[in-house]
Amino acid sequence: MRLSQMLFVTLREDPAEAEIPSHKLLLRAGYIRRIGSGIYAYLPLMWRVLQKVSQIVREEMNATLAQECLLPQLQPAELWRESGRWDTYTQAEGIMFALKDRQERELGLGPTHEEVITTIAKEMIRSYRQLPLHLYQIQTKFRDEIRPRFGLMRGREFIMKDGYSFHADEESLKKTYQDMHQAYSNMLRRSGLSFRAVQADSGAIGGSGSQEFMVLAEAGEDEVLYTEDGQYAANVEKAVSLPADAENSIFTSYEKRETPGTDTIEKLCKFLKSSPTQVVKNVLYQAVYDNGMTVLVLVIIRADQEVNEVKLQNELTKLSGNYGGKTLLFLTVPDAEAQQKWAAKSLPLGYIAPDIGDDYIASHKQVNSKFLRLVDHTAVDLKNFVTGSNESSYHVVGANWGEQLKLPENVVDVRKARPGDRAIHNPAQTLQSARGIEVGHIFQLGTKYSKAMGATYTNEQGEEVPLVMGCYGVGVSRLAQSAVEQSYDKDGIIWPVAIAPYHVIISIPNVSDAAQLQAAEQLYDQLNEAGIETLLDDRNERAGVKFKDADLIGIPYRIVTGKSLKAGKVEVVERATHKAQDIALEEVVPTLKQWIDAAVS
RNA sequence: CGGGGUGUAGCGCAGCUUGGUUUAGCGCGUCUGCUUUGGGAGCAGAAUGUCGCAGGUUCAAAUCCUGCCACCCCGACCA
Repeated sequence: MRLSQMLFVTLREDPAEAEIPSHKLLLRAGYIRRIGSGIYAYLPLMWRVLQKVSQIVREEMNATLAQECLLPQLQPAELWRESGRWDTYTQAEGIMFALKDRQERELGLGPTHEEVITTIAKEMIRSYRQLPLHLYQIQTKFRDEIRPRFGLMRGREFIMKDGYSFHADEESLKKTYQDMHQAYSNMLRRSGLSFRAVQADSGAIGGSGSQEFMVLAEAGEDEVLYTEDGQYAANVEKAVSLPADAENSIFTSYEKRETPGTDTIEKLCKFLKSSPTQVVKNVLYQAVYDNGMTVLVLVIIRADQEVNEVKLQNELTKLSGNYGGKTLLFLTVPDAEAQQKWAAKSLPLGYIAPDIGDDYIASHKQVNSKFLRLVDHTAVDLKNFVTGSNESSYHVVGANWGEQLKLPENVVDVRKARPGDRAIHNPAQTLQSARGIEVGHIFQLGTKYSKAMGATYTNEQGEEVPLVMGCYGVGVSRLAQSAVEQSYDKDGIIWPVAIAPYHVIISIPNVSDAAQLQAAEQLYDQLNEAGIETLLDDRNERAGVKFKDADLIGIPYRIVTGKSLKAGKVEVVERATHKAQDIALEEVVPTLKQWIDAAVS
């Protein structure tokens, strides 16, 4: 491609809309253009990058014998009602763009494709002989994100590879899951990314095991906790660890004490000169289930620990049935306004005890009349601890479960693991923290969707049983941007060779010099013939402009047909290092070919 | 949705507090000509704006008031 004929517009200044380096650079270098919030045009250079990434993804998927297909983006609401996700996807998270057609039929713009694929499986898979089966597609997904961010990192329209596998049993699922783990590792390695596979929460997708593939970068939205020995890595949402040991209580007998102005743990501990590990805090949450039922949840946890809201949500979702709901819609810490809606009298905020009376909850059809009390493991073994008294300005000290306070029945793990905590597999290891960009996520779904939608097959025994499923996603456009986030310098993007839009750019310092022009044209033809993707900067610009642009757009190798031409040589510069060397004209193609092959393999 | 912020030329910004001196300006980019030609050149000239939108106040509004819209940042969501 000749730059003189290309839509090529670079910016000298950072666009005001961009915050993180990769977003600024993609805009400045003319790869993308914002059309609306979370909606971007992929311009020609970007599209080539996305094609490269897609191709790597495709090759790795095909190597596992997965089959490519293309599913509809316009999806009938009834499919989503069947799986039970229409409400959660259009109401709670509200992530699906929902619309009506001229017949008033409800449709959704596909945020994911479990429903469509399960329908196909239901209709087409009859026998165990057809299993296992793995279908995937690469296409645009639509999600009405609560907050689109950082360009392609979190768009409302983005390119994703999603794959769905069907199995006769868990064992077969695990095999494919392992294959996917390998395929995903290959994709990211081939794309030139530094990454880590971590244990993950399955979230709204559901199912049992899942792992995320995190591209390590400071701008990442996720926190990863891992150990140096490489034995453990998990998303902070999912991570488990051993908490620090509790200190011995300084109190020996039960007593109610006046503790004025101690509505935070910090103030309380200072006042009592007690360690927060000897304090039980009681955190109030408000859960709303899909049947409209509100449940007040009291989380009882050691005061030096924090509540992991993802774990809490999972616990509450498990309990949905107790309240007549199917799923949890909202989980919030009720503010003063929210409290007014159900509180029978004003709450002793900051002084709540584990046994706070259910008479604080006014009688209301849509509000459960009792607190749901969940006690975290960290609070269970404490002796002579400090906690609230249900009376403002008073706490109790020296309290014990089974004596002054009854230990609630629901003992759970809702504690947030933190960097510095000891690891469970080996307490000598401590958790380290890193930021990551989630570019891939693989799930063992099990029979969640197949059961809900009646997707069954006939097994060897002639019984009709639900299909066992897995699903596997890669954010193709996100992956491309995270490559930039991981690889740039003050001059611009440094694309990994495997996903660069072009391998080589030939910069002609002076287009009015016939010798330079002729040498460049000849090299351009030779490189293209050799299958090396080449840009020719034949614009009538000064050399400095061309060098700046070449660096900005991040093409791995730059050829300059300049001074050394007299000696029958051109200068070849590696973008990543700016290392330059003169190479004889006839050696250029074989040399570059070798470099590129080495970089891509 | 809650909190914070911004909308002025393709991009980055000033002007707004204290309405009139602005036929609305600066830098970059764009166009024309000449010179220059190895790290975003110089000189000369030129074009480009519903000042986010709609009302209102006023003799007079980019500037003051009201409403709306869009976008960005912090939190819940996720590939």
